[in-house]
Amino acid sequence: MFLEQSGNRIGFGEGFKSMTINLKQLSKLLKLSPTTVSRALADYPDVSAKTRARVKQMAIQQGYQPNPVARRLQKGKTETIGIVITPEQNYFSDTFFIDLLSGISNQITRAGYELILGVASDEEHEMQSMRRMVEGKRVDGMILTLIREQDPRVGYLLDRDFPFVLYGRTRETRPYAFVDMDGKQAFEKACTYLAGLGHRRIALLNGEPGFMFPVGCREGYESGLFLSGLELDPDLIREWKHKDPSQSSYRWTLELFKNDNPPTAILFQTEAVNGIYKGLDELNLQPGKDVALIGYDDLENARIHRPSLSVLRPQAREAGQRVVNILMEVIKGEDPGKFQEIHQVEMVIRETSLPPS
Amino acid sequence: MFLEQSGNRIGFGEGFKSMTINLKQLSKLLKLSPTTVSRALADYPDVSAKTRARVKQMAIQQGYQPNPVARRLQKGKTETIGIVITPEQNYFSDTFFIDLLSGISNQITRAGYELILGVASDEEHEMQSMRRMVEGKRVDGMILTLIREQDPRVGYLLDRDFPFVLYGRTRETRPYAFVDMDGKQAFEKACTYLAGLGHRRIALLNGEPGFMFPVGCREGYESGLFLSGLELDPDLIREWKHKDPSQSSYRWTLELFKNDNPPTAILFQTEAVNGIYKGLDELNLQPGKDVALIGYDDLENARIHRPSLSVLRPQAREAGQRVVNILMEVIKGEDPGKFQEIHQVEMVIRETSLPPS
DNA sequence: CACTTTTCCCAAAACGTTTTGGAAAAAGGA
DNA sequence: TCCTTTTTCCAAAACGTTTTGGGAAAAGTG
Repeated sequence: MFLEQSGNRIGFGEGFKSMTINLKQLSKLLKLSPTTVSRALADYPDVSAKTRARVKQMAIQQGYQPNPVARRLQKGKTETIGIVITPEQNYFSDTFFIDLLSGISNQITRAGYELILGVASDEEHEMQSMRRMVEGKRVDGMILTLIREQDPRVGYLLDRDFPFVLYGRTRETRPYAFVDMDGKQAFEKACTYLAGLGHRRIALLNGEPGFMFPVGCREGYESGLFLSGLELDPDLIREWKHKDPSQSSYRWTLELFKNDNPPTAILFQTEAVNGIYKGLDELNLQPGKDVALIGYDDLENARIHRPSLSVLRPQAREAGQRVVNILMEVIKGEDPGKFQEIHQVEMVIRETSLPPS
Repeated sequence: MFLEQSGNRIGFGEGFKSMTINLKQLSKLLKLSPTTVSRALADYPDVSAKTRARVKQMAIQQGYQPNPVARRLQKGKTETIGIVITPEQNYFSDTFFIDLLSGISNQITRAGYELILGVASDEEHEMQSMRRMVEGKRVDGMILTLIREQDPRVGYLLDRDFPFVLYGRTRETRPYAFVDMDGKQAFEKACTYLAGLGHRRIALLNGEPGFMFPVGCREGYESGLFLSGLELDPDLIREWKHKDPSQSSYRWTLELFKNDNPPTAILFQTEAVNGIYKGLDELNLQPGKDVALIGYDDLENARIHRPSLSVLRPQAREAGQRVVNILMEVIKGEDPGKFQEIHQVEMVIRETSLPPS
């Protein structure tokens, strides 16, 4: 008995390599049962303060950490959250998504959970990767981003009552949890701001159709025009593609100014900024001076370009944290319909939002 | 007995919600022992072809998937690989890292493993996140990127004999596994190419000191100069910061041309392209025409800028796959020293690599 | 003092697999 | 036919936790 104990402490010449102590060994060291040790560490009230302290101290001294795999089996939870990203859609373009992911990751770690990542090349693999996580019992909940108007993932998860939270929204009548940015309010604000400066011809270079976010942007744009007493001109609306935001927005910019009565301002998602600046440059138009610009998302490109871009800035990190907190509630069994958050977006005025010349 | 079986099939009014069958239930359905079913599915030779077929068919029909948590506990492996990213260092700037991650993720999935992601804000949290994975027994192996010349992570992992593979290299005498891009060869090739075009003043706008990759870039640059019979001029070498590649490279570009004898060509990492173009623009210098440019990494910015940037293009996806394959071998117990790969980098000539005017 | 309640601890079961170490049945060899 | 070998299956143990359901000792109560 004494021998067995010291065996654990001293090891076998191999050094401290895998100095990983488990519950049974720890309890033997303490001359307690594994039950008591486990309960002491979990702060159960039915273990005396004295032994609890003794147990905790020994646990720290021995560097004991419960084996997460064993705990998960017993608890019947994976303590894991899944997310699938689709780089082809230029999702990682810049700081926005990383901020979101950063908020998500930190909050997940704080909860003692793990974040597992799938990388999918397209919509089909996206679904496949998610199914592997869900049906393979690899996660307790899913986080979805880059939501489409009709998103099969949402139906899939609702059908099997699997916990999830959307960053964004979709067209779905059944209740589900989401955190979304108020794109409508943001574009409305930007639009009325520009109109207030005197702009009468304001264009919208919107995101790819089929996705949900551009829908809100357009609503806000139209509402902003209306509130400012401006006409909606369909010729001033264009859409770019996720696959190649720069190229397609470059083309649309050129096209926009073929108009007899071209715009004096453009609203757009900042992913498209390179294409727009390139297009304007080619047309010998100065951003800010000849054409006012406001982008959605404060990407690095917004700050580096000259003149620097005025932007609508969503708080992605905070949103990511909320997504995780909500998901934890949903996993606990709370009604997802209770968690539907729409976050306000602030406007950062830089150099590209001047009155018309 | 019959009741118990049908109970599994039909469920309890709740619908098919969590129609997750486990090994015991499956074996009952087949009137076989769990042992045999498990072994049949794992293609052990001691189960007859006939029953194996029967088992497999039933498993598919019932949608059986072994519970990964239980399997991990029994196997003593987490079937999980860890990676920590540090967005502050502008790592996600563009396609490069995503390609790498994509290759890693796909290969990990293929092996039936999971990829868990940590997001750290700085060096300290990076280490902390890794320790949580390693000491918390949450992963079987680690993948390290963005390697420093003196990288404490490598020493840490070597000390405890924990499996890992670097994407990159570090200064460490003990053998370890890595996959690295041949930055030296790449910059040497680019440098001799420019010299071959007639450029005599070639500048290097290098990555942040302290990291390993710029070391190879500089070696290749110096070697390229030497091979072309050119002098090394320390005034033509600058370094930008990860935190803000555009801003710092913008400043360095301006400074570079204050030189009495300014460069006619610049070699750099493509992260810095925005700053360089902005600087050149301010100096009224045309990229490609007045100054030849070659960047390392084929980011989106390289293609969208006008004129389009000639680049050195590493095959990040392939590298990611190799990293995973190697890590699997190391986890199996193979000697890490056997796996040290240096991948060649191709050069893509676009519009910015013309002879001096 | 006898009885009840509270405090503190623990043995055994459970989570869902895979592996170990046979054992029964079938096939082959003389 | 009898013995040996091969084929095919399975009961039990193990992985490292947490939870269940007490039980003994200590403390309170009359």
